[in-house]
Amino acid sequence: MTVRVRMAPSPTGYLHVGTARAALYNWLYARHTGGTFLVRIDDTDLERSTTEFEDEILGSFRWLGLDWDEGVEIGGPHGTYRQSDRLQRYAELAGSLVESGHAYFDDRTPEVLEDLRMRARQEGKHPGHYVRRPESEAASGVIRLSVPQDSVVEFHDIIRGDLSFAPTDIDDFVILRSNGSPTYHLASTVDDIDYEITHVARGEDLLPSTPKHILLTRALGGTSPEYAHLPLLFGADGKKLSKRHGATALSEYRDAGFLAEAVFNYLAILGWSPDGETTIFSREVAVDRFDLVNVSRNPAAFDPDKLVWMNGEYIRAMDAGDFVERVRPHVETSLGRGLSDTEWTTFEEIAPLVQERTKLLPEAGQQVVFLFEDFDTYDHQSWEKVMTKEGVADVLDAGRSALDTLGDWNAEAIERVLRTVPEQLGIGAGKAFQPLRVAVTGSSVSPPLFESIAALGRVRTLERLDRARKELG
RNA sequence: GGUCCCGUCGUCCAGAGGCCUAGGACGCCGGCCUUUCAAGCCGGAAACGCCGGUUCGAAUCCGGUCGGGACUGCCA
Repeated sequence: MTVRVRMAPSPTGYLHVGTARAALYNWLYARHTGGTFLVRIDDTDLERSTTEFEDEILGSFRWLGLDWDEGVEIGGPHGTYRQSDRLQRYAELAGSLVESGHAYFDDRTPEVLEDLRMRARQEGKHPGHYVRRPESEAASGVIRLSVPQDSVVEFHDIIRGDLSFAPTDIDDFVILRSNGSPTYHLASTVDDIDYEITHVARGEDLLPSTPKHILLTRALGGTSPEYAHLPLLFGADGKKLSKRHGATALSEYRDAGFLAEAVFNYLAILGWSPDGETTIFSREVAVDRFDLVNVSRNPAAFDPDKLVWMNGEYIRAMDAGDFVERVRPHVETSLGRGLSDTEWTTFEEIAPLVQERTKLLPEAGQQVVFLFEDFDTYDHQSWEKVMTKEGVADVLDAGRSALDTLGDWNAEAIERVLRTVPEQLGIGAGKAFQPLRVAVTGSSVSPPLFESIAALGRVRTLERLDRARKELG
């Protein structure tokens, strides 16, 4: 049997990282088994679904490198399809379920139903207890599945093992709304049958719905796929991952300067690992080793710190050419303009030193702007910490005169003459270099000093030394 | 409340009866390196929720208990 999985996002919002991880696991499973990975758009909530969100979600999948397979009896854009294009199919099947006695019309109002649920609760019964068995046979309203009460629903979950649900705990759920549109349960189940989905890997929040889908599948005469319920994602505080914990949209991570490879790796490690030792691994290794049975049963806390660390690992592993290309837009954003050819060359030269200390792409841009533009003000904290000390003026003077007459303007030569400053003044190296750093770069945190000065050029360096000297008074 | 799921360092993952005085990673602490910040290197603190049972032997199996979570919609 060839594996066929699907990811079915609802275009009612951006792509949530939890959904992204579920998509990733489906993709990994498909690629690992040589199966097929489909994307379908679950837009049965006509009110809230938009094509903008649909584009955003598909764009995020692409960014993560989750390519989906096309041409599998589906015709929508990008090889995906929308459930909203199949409304008639769902309505017809709901109708046939009524005819075959598996479902029935229910025209009671939501208020009436709410009363019935409350009554059941008060009597300690399942909330759906009185909802079942409608009093009328009116041919309008919603259609509910008539849940057979005679047998326990049992199934094997790939991740959680054998599970069973008592029929008395499954209410007669709505499959077709009064406006004729299908609910998630119907549309999803019908599509999984129609598209011959073999494995459904989805969030654990849908575990309680699974017996409903199995019952529906039976009523429709189909074969149920195998299920794998993935652990949920939580924030650092153990609560469900939400806006409170920071970014929850995958696109926000892309925009913040995370690399797709790092996010891919991090999402993969959140609930699974290739072994007990490996944390950083390639897409290929993940595909090679991944299996749903090895996915953790525990909910996982999303740890932004670890993601940032991992991103730094990936940035350092990039080759220099890639790095400068990827950082260029961020430099230009920080600068507010494009880079000239000579500036680009300067940037390329110093980039390797910046790369080592970059965890997020935009940081790299901020680290080098001092090379291309005079800063308006010094970093306040840096100034207070470094420039208000005794002897700073002497350091600047000594540094200036050492540099002023220097012949070869390169990092080695600059280091050689600048090393004489602390000797001359009888102070430690740090005491000498920090003031020079603040004067030249505007901050006490910067790329290495000598290389920075070399990249800045003589004229600008001397200008900045003079400027700082003036500021000191 | 009911049904179901889950329970190893603060966090993620490893461990599928003896290899566990529980391993790796992030974070944290200390040190080295050092012109800053990073990176790198070395070292450290840090966990099997609890109680019973099975067994020669349990983190691993069973029961209970406690704790956390999901679901309980004409949302998915």
